[in-house]
Amino acid sequence: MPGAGKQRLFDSFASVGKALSNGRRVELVDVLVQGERSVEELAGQIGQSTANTSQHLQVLARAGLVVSRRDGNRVLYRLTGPQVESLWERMRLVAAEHVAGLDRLAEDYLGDRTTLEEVSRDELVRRLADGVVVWDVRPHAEFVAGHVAGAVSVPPDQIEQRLRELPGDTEVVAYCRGPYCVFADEAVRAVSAQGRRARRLEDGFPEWRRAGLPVAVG
Amino acid sequence: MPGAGKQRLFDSFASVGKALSNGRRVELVDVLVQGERSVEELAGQIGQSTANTSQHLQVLARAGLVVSRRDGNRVLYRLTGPQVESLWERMRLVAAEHVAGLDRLAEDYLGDRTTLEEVSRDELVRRLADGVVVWDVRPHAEFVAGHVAGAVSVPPDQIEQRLRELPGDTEVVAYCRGPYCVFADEAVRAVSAQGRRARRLEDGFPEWRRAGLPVAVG
DNA sequence: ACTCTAATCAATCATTCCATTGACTACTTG
DNA sequence: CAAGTAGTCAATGGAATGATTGATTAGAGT
Repeated sequence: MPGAGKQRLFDSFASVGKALSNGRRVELVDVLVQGERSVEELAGQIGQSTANTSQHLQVLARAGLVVSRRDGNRVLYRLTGPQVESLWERMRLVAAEHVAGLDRLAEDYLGDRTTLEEVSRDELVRRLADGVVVWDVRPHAEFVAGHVAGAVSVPPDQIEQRLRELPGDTEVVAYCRGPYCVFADEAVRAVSAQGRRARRLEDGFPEWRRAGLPVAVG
Repeated sequence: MPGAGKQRLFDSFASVGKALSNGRRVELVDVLVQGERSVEELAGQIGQSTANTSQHLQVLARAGLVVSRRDGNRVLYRLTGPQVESLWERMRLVAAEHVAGLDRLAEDYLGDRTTLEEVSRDELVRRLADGVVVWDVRPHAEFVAGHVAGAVSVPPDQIEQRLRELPGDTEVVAYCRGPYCVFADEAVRAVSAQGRRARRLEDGFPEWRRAGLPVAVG
């Protein structure tokens, strides 16, 4: 059987693809990019049962993409390293560029984005000095694990409340997990509906961190 | 069903992973990085039947990773873009770093590499000026599609013959498709066995081209 | 010790995957 | 147009996948 060694080697490469061949597992990776999470939290995020989520996490673990540790009676999973994050980013780019119909699915999920204004990371860096209001619209735990220096935590369910507390004519910039995260869009729409200027940061926090821009923790 | 839109979107991202979840398809991508190929050539490269190879290519095409065009009575496939190449590279890196047992499979396939000397791309750039002999140990078609400027084509089955024609005490540098390609190793071992100095270029031609180093065509 | 919570394990079953085979289609050449 | 070559299509069957369910294990609190 010539080529059997080569086949085994490439099957091994393919095991990484296999781990990322299921939508629920990809959602798990997308959440884990934001930081360590318990099985139950992850199950909630991807809308699956704990048992099912546990199985998926074990598939990811067998492929070497995540590792777990125990903390009390919870088990916390995290990505094995930054390369995994960058693999997921690359996969997302390839899908966005080449998968037929993805743009349509993204619009169904995110809504029409043509009316939403974006801010580039570079511009936000400059505006941070002027004291622009930056909203981190992710669950609070993700904000604590790391956020854009100067941002305030506004979890999705507190957007309405924070809206009323906004001072005068300040501009708001919102961001969340990444380019396909709905929370920032929702925040921008809510603020805009009040006649205030609101923009969305391009991509999300992981991209900001990866660009080496100022990050704060806690 | 809340989250159904999100699920469909992430299923779509996962379709890229699914395309790369099979070892034979990953082998196909690895060959296609070197350039356009017919179904029959590809079938030969991965050691599968034409029918099976055709099916796999269609899976890759449905995921948007490859496209085909007809040329006479052959059908030529190629990658849809450089992002696909870079996705495969990233996947290989993640696998090499995180997949348990991959190092062992690689050694089974490639043999012991501890005795093989490597040359970095930077060093080869400098040495090219001194007229070092560089062997492109890929099939001739891949050499024609693009090669390190100054290299000569020495397909695997011509290594022995070329060995005898080697002038005096020249040093040989060999390269092929990438870090997991056996041909360059074989060439280096064969030349070394004659008491001559021979080294392997780090990685392979795609990485050289991607680094923006001098490339020649034809 | 018992009780509760968080997670994993084990079994099930419908679905999908994939190598194989043989038939069929597209194009070229004589 | 007949013959040959290169690919694709369609059907098959064994193996793997993944959501569900219920049982089991690890640790915390009482």
